[in-house]
Amino acid sequence: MRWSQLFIPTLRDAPADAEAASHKLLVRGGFIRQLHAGHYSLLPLGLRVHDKVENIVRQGMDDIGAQEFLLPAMHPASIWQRSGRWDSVGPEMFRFQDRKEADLALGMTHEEVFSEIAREVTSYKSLPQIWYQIQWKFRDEPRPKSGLLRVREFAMKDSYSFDLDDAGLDHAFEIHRQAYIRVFERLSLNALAVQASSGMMGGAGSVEFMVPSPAGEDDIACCGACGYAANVERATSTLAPMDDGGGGKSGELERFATPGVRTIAALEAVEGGAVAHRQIKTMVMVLDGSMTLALLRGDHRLNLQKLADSTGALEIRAAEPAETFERLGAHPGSLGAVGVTDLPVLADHALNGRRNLTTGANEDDWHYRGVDVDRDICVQQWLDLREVSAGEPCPVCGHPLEVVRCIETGHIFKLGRRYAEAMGATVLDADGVNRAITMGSYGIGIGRAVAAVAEVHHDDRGLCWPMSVAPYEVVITVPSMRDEPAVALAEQLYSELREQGCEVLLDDRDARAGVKFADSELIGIPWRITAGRAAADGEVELTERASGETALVDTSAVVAQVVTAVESARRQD
RNA sequence: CGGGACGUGGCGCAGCCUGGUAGCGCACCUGCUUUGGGAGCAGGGGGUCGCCGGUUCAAAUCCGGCCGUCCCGACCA
Repeated sequence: MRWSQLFIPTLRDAPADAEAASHKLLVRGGFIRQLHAGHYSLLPLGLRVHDKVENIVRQGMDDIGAQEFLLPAMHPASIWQRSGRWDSVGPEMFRFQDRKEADLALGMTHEEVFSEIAREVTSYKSLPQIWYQIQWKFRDEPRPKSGLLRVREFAMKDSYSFDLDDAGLDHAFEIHRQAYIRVFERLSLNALAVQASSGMMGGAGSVEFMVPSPAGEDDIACCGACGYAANVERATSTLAPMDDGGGGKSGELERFATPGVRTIAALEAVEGGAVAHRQIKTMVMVLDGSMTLALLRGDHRLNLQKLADSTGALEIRAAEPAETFERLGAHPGSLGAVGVTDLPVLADHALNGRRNLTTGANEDDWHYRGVDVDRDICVQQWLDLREVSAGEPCPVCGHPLEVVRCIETGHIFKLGRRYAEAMGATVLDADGVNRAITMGSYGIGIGRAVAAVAEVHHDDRGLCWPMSVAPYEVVITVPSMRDEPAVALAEQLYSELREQGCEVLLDDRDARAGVKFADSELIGIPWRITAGRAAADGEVELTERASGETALVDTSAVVAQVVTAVESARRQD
């Protein structure tokens, strides 16, 4: 294409409120424009990248024998009511009514609709099946942010596997896992497959694909020695045993005055206090409307997703200080579970068997010491509630864990039979017995993957697209449109490269050289041919965007060289 | 939803405190010069100052309400 005829509105300045590199550069490069919060228009350049990502994902699915569908984006409430999710997913689903006042929703995922179709699969002989689509999802995110990274309307590849038994599901899950690894490799994304929480999808297990980036919103814990990796919502670590003193015997429970002490740190510092790991942290949480105490070691942090997963609670919030005071008689900073029997008490495993600890006494300015957890606290359930921290030993091999900020670009779930049972998707097995199909569901966010590539592949001049997703493979820059031999040469190279199947952009704008160079670097085309002052001598410059390396190449050889570079990048795909 | 910030041509901003003709840079149009790293000069076009209401002779500016956007926290591909 000729740049002079394209709509590529590049900007010298990024929008003031953009923070993430991908957000700034995709806007500056003329790839996207915001319509409103969480909704972006894809401009021609942006759509080309988006299409390329889509096609790589599509090939990944086709390679494992998946079949492409296209389902409605708008759903009747009835199918969501049948699965039970009309009530359970909450305000994240866009809901509205049609003129007949029938309830409708915009699809945020498609387990229900695919299960509905799967009711027509009636024999085990038709299994397994893998079905997918690439289609728009709508989620009323509480907080859209960072350009394409977190939006309310986005293209997602979602696939669904249907199997007779768990072994079949395990296989479908595994081939998806491998397909995803391959897809992210082709996108030049270093995605780590990590154990994850299943969240609203439910089910037996899930793996997330995480691209390390400071623009991400998730933390994963990973081990450099054995490869253990898990979202901090799931990750565990091995803790050293604690010596609680007293020769293994419990001391007396003793109440003592702690005027003004409101934090773990303050209690560490005060006379007669205790180091953080000898304290009990008491978190007052409201789980689906009912107040609950969550207990952790003083130096540990509560992970809310762990609390949600282990209790099945849908809505979790911290209690307001006023509510806390009303129920427990003290404000945060003086709370404890000693003697509490009228509220559920959940405790983290790290407190199991501990003695001689210090905790709040449920009266402002008073604490207890000598607390023996087994003796003094009525623990209803022992759970894994704490979030791991960097440096703690890997639960598998003991090597210190790293915590890495990541972008979640894919997530795969073993759903089991829940949806098939709810939707009535059953088959007859070899014995003529009706059995619910077992399902998996698998997602990749296309726009988020585009943003993730931009996050990982850019420099201070702009984007550096990998060949596999670049909007064009080569740009031919003519520094001066008055240089007739150069223009003629550029035109010739342009048509030759197109004949060779390259996606070429010819910068034929009547603009200054500096503008053209800066724009070509901003939009990140992998190779640039500069047809300029050396044209008269039969030479052009060939510049690789990512490395910045430039070579003078004979005019007669440049097409072959570029074609080779493009094809070799395509092959590595 | 809780906390913070902001809303002025396409983008980036000033003006607001102390009310009185809406301004700057980039971008855009015309002309001349320039021509391999975001050119110079001259001329020009474009703004309901987020919306509604109030105070006032007079509101971008002061007051109230609403809407929107962004950032930090609780959610997800």
